[in-house]
Amino acid sequence: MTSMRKKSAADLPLQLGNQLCFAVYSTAHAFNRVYKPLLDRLGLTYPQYLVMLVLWERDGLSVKEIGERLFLDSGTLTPLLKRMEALHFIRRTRSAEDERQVIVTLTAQGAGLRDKARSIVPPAILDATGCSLAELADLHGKLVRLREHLNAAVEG
Amino acid sequence: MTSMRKKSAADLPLQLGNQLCFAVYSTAHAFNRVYKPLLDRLGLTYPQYLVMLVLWERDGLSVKEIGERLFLDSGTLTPLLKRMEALHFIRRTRSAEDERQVIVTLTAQGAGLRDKARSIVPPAILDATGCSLAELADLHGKLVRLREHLNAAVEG
DNA sequence: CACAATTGAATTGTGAACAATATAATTGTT
DNA sequence: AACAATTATATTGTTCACAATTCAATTGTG
Repeated sequence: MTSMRKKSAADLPLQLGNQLCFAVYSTAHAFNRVYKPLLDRLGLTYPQYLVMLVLWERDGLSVKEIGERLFLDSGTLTPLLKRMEALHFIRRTRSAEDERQVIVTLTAQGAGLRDKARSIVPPAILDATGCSLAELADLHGKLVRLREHLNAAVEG
Repeated sequence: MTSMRKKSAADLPLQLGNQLCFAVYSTAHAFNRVYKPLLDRLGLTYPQYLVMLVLWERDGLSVKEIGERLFLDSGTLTPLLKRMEALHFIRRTRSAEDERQVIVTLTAQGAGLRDKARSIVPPAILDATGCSLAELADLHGKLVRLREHLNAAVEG
């Protein structure tokens, strides 16, 4: 009967990790579904929007630097950036100092999208969360700490 | 100069929604990277592992019922379940009472994987989070509430 | 200077995720 | 019973996400 285990009280804490991961996973999808109709009005997907947020903050970053900020690698970013270039939101140019690097810069259209994005997205998101600012800040801080623990665990 | 806005203090609360969403999104990826080497030893991907968790809890569910528990639709689940069937973890059979439904049942191999999964996954996850049980429970509860708000916002 | 090691992007292949559409079975209505 | 609406699954096409590999440019070392 050794393999005929029933639910035991000792399993409950162990299941918490699984449950938390699923909560994160499914909340990410829920967020995506909220963002989608908003970002459709800008012609962006959510990962593309993240790239725009990064570039609006600091233009002219390399693919590597964008990847560091978003925790994404070139296998994800290269095709994504090519699509954004085809949509005329950004330009990709080889760096003159270091020919290995590709520098990503906003086009006028991409830079101009910022104000429209700012007026559409954040208010709707804030509303959809149904959270107070204090709750949002609390959750944000705890998730960042958790993410750092997880990333550290993968390294070590 | 109307479009030459600078960072204003009023933007900070508005950016919290964006920041929270990115924290959720990037934490989901971080979790995935922690799970991957563990699930590789079981021959499962994370979404496949979620299906197994659901079936270990209650075998013989329809595709629809699995989708309700995981917030996924048939466009995602059908190919995923076909891959799991090809790996002999599950079987897919049309229901006799309602020929529209496909009932998913564990194979002996799939059912047998449970104990191995239980010994490998939860302890490693718990460790990687670096959180106390109280912190995990707190975060889990808050994320579930947030997810429900977001899902409600998409419906209405 | 030569050349091995490293770095930054790109490429290839697999597996999600989801919108939109299609198809077949079931249910509801008259 | 006929047939319109609904339901459950499957299919198609697009976009991530990432491991593994490739390739060219740069850096480090003798």
